[in-house]
Amino acid sequence: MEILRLLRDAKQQFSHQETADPEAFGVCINLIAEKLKLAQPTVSRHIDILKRAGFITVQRYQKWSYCRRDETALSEYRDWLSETLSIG
Amino acid sequence: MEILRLLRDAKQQFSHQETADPEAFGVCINLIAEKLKLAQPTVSRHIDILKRAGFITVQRYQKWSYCRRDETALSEYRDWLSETLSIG
DNA sequence: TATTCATATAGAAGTTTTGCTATATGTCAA
DNA sequence: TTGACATATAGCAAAACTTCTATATGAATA
Repeated sequence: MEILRLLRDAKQQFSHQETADPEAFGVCINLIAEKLKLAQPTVSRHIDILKRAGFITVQRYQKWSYCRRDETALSEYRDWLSETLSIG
Repeated sequence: MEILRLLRDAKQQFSHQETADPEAFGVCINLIAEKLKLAQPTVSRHIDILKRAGFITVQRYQKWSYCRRDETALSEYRDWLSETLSIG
């Protein structure tokens, strides 16, 4: 949840990322770990879970792994949840 | 999730409840436990969690505790989730 | 009032989750 | 090709979750 929230405001939350535009390319795992004050391997695992769930895409470029939300997948999940619980 | 799904179709899932209309009054914990094939105390705890979360209301009448979804709360949760994650 | 039935609470066991440290792998630059 | 940096994997410990059995409480009836 917190990672998805951070990535929502990537532009403002990670304005100090210099290697690539945080919004267009994504945010690298290091910076996310820093922001969350969690160890890098911990975040690496969470990222992997989010990736396997389809909620983010991870694009490796050079030595960085850029993470970006998959807005379509998130929207579809929201709809699935609504449907499954029949929320009006 | 499964309890909320069961209560969604209370009328059809618990048509054999004779003490009260499952849709209008709610479904008693016993029948939910039976349906889920879980022990009564297990379901009792889940019900308590759902109640504290505000997703269901539990109305005690005589010796039964009738559980009903709170559609407004569920809808609000869906919206909160959408908002929090900024899902378009 | 004693019994029966529905539910709640207590306590314990097994599993899953979440975090860490240590270390391996991948990638680039000197 | 070696060193430095980003990420991944392995292994472990603590905490949380999920379920159970045993038992207590609440409510109605014989």
